[in-house]
Amino acid sequence: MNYPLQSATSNHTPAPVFALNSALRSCSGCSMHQICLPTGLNECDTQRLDKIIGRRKVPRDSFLYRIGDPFTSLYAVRVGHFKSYQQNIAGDRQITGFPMTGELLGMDAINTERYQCDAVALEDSEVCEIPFELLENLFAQMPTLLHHFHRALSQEITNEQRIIMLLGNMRAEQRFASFLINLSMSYATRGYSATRFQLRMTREDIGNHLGLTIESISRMIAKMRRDGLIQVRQRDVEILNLSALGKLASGSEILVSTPVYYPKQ
Amino acid sequence: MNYPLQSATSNHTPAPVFALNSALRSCSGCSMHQICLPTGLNECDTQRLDKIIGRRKVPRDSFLYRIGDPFTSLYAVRVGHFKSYQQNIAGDRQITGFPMTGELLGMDAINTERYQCDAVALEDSEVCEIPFELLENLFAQMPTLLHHFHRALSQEITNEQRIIMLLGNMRAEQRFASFLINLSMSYATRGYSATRFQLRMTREDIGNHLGLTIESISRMIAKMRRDGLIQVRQRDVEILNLSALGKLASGSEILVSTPVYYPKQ
DNA sequence: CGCGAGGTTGATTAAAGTCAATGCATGTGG
DNA sequence: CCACATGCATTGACTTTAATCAACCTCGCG
Repeated sequence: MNYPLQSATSNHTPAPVFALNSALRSCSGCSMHQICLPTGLNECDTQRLDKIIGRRKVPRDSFLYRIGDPFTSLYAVRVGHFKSYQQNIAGDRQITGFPMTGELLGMDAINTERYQCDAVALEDSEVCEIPFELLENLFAQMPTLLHHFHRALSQEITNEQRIIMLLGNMRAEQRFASFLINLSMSYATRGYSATRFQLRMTREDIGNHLGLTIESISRMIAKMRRDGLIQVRQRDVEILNLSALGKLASGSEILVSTPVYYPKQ
Repeated sequence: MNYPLQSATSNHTPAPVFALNSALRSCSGCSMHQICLPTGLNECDTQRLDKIIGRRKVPRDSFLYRIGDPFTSLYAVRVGHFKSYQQNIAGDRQITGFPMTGELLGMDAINTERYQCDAVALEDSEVCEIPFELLENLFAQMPTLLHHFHRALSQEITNEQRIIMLLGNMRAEQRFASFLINLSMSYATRGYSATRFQLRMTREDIGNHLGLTIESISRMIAKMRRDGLIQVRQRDVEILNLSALGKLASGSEILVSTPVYYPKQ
């Protein structure tokens, strides 16, 4: 299902492939170099960082870590998608995000030294494991790394503020539009299409994340499809009118479905 | 502005009054020493930190900083209460928190180097201004400070995750109960009563923060008062049944008002 | 003493939730 | 290869929750 950067695909020329592999498995060779932790580091510093990092596969539906596990490492997503959720005593869950390639997981555990969330792979995935103590040791000698780490933490804060805004202020339609726009931008940043992508999560996950039910998500999809904003087939999404969707998300335009044009079948 | 010498306290003539003042204005003498940034630092390091910190008064209803202002400093609340909110293009606001004594503001600005929120004083307040560049310079030599800074950032992340949980999963009554419990714990941590305190914000601010209207807040207060959980007079709150309120907040007990016992006056 | 901001209360409405039936793709075993 | 089970998704009917609208109260203050 998932090809960890061409590696498995070229079995018939062993030696060069191995070289390619090791390059690809290092920070220097990673396509997320410009998004991930090594951003801004020179080659030498990148290699020093690289030395403390381990790689780990996380099969679909398995946990990267669980709430309450002792904190040892941060993780950067190399390949794949995750969901990260909290849970209360009653067992209710709230998905706080869907981390994807280049994103850092586990920052919420630094304070208490226990992970505060469950992190589950939505598909067969791969992460870079960054032992936090070793990372801290590097900070004293690598101010650029430290500064970028602070930016990553800060960005996590603003990401969550965005979700708070969404949950506190927006109606269902806006929420779902924001969600799509946000995915669109994330994929664009990573060099993928901004208008065509696959949802890696179920409708239920989306609903949970947006504070809505699965039925509401279904209805929002139906409505936006009727209005010609998106085209959806299963988990394949195509955004047909990105700017209209963006306006919807930002709340500057309330879209009213005109059922006249779309009589019930 | 800055009085780093604690040794001045060893005087026992008229000077002591002044010395006491200056001690109070320094990190060493600050009552928030155990909660704020200097946590865990020895006297010498505390003084080094102290040297880069300035103090600033923020009158009620005035801005500490505004969305879009260039980021230069973090702020620690010394005295008073603030509200911190985001705003979208349409002008809708979402209060993300009510920082109080010992809390750090402005961490969301590190990434973009622009503040992402407005921060407004809810009463006449005072902050410690921590120029971020100077703080970064200290990190290389003060790993304890750095580690504690990371904990502060991490805690900010978990605080916000708690709000996301609240907004995404809880009904009005739970939200308001959580809000009260959270205030209660914050005050307890700071050595104040866990069951009697003053709300520093309007009902409208509370409603906005909790994703509810002012009317809903009013009704929740009325209901909890009827149920004997709290006593409220204007902004004075007394929690009469902390454990029941806690259960409500955690969702493990759905409280049903029995209007039979409380006929309309 | 009257004004105004902030707060409460009641009646009604709108939005999203719940419940229930149905559809559709995938995978498995006969 | 079909039949059927399963998990996920859609759609419709109805209910619940909190929002909206509107009236009124209360307290502090000029």
